[in-house]
Amino acid sequence: MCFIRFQIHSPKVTRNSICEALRSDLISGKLDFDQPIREQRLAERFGTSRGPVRDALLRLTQEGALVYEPNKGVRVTSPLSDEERNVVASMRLSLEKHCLSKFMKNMSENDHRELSLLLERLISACNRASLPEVAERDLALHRYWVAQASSHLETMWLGLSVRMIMKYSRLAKYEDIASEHKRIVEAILDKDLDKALYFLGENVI
Amino acid sequence: MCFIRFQIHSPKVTRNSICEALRSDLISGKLDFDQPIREQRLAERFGTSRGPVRDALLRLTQEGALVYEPNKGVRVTSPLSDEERNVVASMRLSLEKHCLSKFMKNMSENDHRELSLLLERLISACNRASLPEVAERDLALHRYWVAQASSHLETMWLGLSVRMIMKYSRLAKYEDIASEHKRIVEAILDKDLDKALYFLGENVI
DNA sequence: AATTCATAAATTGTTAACAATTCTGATTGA
DNA sequence: TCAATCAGAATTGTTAACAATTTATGAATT
Repeated sequence: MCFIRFQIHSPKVTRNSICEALRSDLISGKLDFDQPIREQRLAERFGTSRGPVRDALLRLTQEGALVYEPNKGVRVTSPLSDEERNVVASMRLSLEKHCLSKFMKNMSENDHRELSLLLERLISACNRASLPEVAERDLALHRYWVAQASSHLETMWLGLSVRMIMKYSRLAKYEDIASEHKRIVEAILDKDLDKALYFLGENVI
Repeated sequence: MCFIRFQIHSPKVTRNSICEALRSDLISGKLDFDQPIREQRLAERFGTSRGPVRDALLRLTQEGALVYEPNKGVRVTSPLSDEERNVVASMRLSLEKHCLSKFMKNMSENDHRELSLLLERLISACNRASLPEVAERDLALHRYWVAQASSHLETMWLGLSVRMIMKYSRLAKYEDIASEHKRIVEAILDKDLDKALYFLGENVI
């Protein structure tokens, strides 16, 4: 229908797509900590006015990926301390465990395919040792079962995870990431809840 | 209905003050679930254009207090399920316990005075059985030790707490709230960490 | 050289106008 | 009666211009 044609011919640049693109830059470490983000520059990059850009920046600020100072704009947030990171990690883990349990209770055939696909993409990025893609696809995989379990919780999860991965992604080991996620997804597809939760706990540190 | 007029007392109405005022309305239950929020109406209420209003709405959406649908604006978010609420509560508790521990390690004389003041205000609101004020001052008290411990974590805490209190505030018992917080603050002022954490755990359900 | 100060440039903040979309309610036709 | 349709009203989305603020520049002064 026209939905498909619409997306192919003129993909609409909304504040949401700007937000996703910027978040991708942030989690893949393309931007330095404390680096200021200029609105006009982004408006030109995305071919819009500053309005939608401001919306996206405000949203990422609320997620904690950017920091806002009145009349000075936003800059990339400084990294979490080890202490803070531990707290956030344990929150994220309990949230994700709950979502994964709920998700596994009513999984469809389509979910199987989606998970396999997302895992495949992550492993492929690991093999190519492409940090930006690895960070993004790592999150995309986890996000899948969170989003399926509860859209309410998805928002909260996003804020926690983006902050965590902004630090983690700078010192990642690709082989570990690939194998850890392979174990998790295999347990999920086997419908082995305990094993899935255990491997998840090993991964989210 | 009587709304606070910011323009009289402080000349500058920022997107932040709009956000605070709206959040106050939300946590005190002045607005029904699923009720749509209109930009123009708010712009008139605060004496600004729609721009800053949109900023505030976007921020509250990110906090989870409002829900956004493209081309349809925002509405008050539907309440968390009991299941979701339990997960969020446990996340909030672990976050707050960490912050309280850290806060108590280096508390100043000024902190003593602030806590006493915040507690006094909460109890006073409980005595007057004023739901909007109780909900707001309950959060303000908890927010104090979170904010003192880590500005990074304050943002995350806010999202969790606002969502929780939007449900809780609709079935509150004033005497319980007052006595529970009195115990917590007394333990803090006594520098009794274990007791403070225990009472906090009793309170944040 | 260092400091102060005024000015200009860059950037963010706000606004109103306009465009695009959704909602509403009456009309039409079967 | 009911559903489909269509204009208009209401609302959200976007833009460009302008205002306010911060930052950079450089001359003047000590």
